[in-house]
Amino acid sequence: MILPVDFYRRPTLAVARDLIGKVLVYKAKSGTTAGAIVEVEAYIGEDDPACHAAAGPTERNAPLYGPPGRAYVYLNYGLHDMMNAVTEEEGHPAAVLIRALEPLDGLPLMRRRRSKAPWRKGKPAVSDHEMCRGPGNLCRAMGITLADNQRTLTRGALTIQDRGIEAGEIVWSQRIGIRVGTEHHWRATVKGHKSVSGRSG
DNA sequence: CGTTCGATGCACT
DNA sequence: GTGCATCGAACGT
Repeated sequence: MILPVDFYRRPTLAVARDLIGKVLVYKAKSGTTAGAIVEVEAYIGEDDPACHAAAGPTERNAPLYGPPGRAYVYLNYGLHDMMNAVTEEEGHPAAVLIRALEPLDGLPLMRRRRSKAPWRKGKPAVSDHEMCRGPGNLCRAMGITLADNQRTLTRGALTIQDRGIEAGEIVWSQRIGIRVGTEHHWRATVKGHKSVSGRSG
């Protein structure tokens, strides 16, 4: 079952928690890939210094101010695409960053895409649990790019679905990889999962 | 085990 | 011109 727009039109922390165990599905021309979400981070409002809306509306962060249930994809460090699911009411900038998946469908296609990264030339094949570990890696494995920015997640090629997967034990901790706003414990992970990013898993 | 650092593109000031 | 919501290798314990 594809998650409806009302799933996203709720407080962002509730959406973040409930996205754990849901399945991100991308139906590309080259094939379908899917993975269960095991790590997310919430970015909430202009008062959150780590949120892209912290300095007010701009051209780049416009999707954050738009309707819930859409993708906000942006390029970071000039190398990595990052995918968020927009939450809350229109006009309230907030989103959930998808940080890691447990790969379920289309692993050969994921592996092919990961191997195409220039810095992986001549490197061994990517293992299953490293495939979608980290926000940049999962976008590359799934084929998610800037072209998918603002795409509706409730229908079409890119959706998030409920397949009745048990979420596992959820742990809240500090968001990682940011220089401000680290005081908030807005990162939700599946405890002990091998695909969770960061040190020591 | 830990820390440091280069690659790389673009929005923002 | 500056600074990233990263990745992975290199090098030091």
